[in-house]
Amino acid sequence: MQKPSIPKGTRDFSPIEMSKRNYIFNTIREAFHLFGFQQIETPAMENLSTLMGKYGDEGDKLLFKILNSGNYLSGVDQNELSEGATNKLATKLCEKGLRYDLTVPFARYVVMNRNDITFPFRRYQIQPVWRADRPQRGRYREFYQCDADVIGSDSLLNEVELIQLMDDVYQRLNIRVAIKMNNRKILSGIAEIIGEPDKIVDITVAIDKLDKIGLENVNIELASKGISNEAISLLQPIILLEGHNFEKLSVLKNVLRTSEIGRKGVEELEYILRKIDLLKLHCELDVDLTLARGLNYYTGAIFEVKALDVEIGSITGGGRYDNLTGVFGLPGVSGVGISFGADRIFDVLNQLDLYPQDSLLTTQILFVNFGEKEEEYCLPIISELRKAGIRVEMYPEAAKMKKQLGYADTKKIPYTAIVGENEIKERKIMLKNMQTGEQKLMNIEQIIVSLH
RNA sequence: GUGGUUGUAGCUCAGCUGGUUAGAGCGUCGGUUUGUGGUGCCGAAAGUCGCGGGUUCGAAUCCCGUCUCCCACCCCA
Repeated sequence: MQKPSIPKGTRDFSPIEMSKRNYIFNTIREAFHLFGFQQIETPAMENLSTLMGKYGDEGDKLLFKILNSGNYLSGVDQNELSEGATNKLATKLCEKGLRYDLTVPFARYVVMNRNDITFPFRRYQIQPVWRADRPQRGRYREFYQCDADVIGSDSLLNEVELIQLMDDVYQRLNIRVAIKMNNRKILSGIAEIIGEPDKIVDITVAIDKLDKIGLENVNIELASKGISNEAISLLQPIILLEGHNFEKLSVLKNVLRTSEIGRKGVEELEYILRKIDLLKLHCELDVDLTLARGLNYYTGAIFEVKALDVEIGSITGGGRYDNLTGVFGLPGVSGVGISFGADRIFDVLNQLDLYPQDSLLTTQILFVNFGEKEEEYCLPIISELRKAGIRVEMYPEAAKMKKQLGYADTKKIPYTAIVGENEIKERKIMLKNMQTGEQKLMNIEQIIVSLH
């Protein structure tokens, strides 16, 4: 028999891992609720036409496509097969694909349900997504995203709220992070003033290397990308941008004064920073011009969250998109959203071992099984304890005590209840603290009180 | 998609330039006066040496292919 395996880039989760993951999901969900977001779900698979073309050429390659059922070769002639035009063929063989993110299916949902939605719509969604990427550390082919978006409102207050939401979640999870913020309009403005509108990506990639390779090499790289000397000298203040957010802002204001879109971007950034300044954030918020993520559909603010204590890609990302539903026939609906990467957060939390003690929902009391008579005495007690919200299990057979206590030990069950003839006679329960070894004869009420 | 790397017991690994029945630690299971776990002691089970082919009298070891793992690029959560 062949050894069983799972597809690459996917993982199984054990009971302990699941309780850790649920701690993350619950924490995020709780924060979402506090900020007034409401949950929806969408199917794992979408029509391929919904997904294709929304993530750029790269994204299209990373889509998992689902082979049609039945005779999927009907309607395909031999010539097409031998030509090997895989992309074209794929659209004939596959009508469905696994979702690549939660934002595009959400846009589709909004368009389909526009008559029932009251705008502005604050929705959240916690579901897995799939990407046919090459797996690496912190990169999986199946992973969960936790998205919160506000759609149908241009107000920058939404951006301010989402920043608070990110701050809140990471404070609850006790992960030290930095929120990076940029604005797509500022990047457009920069491209405009140096007259190189197609080179934004090259510019941000080069600027990002400043710490590693130094100013001189950054300029060399820019030149090698075909950017003129004049443009490079205009870029200098931006490459060397330093200091507090408001200091950066004033440099940008000056550099971008002749670009209308650039000024708009700076204005937006300033508004957000001023409002955030009124609040007390726990984490740092940095203006970072090298942040160019999601260039394909973001149009305003761009966010990214980096963990400070673990080397891993960004653990949350998001931004403002002005016209996402336009491609589905509903123009003019603006949205802004963020996406928490639950699997990376899981990796961070594991590495730092930041799970609170009570987040692991293991059994609290194991009843040791002595035999049938004792079982009959214990069962009503157990059900009483469960009614009081205490997690209880009984060892299912009258095995040796050593074995039963060993079971409690490996499962890290904090208490065992030892009920034999003596306890039955006294109508009590011997509760043993597995950590200290201490044990006390108690009745049900005492146990309920002491475990709460 | 491009380049590099890894693969031996459930886990972490050893196995020298090819040579008999492939080893260790941890873990698992059992025993260690049947109402007390974590430590100790004794014992046991467990491996198509990733898979397929080749070279050879003989391959875990050499060669080719393939898959997988991890890493860099790309992209991203």
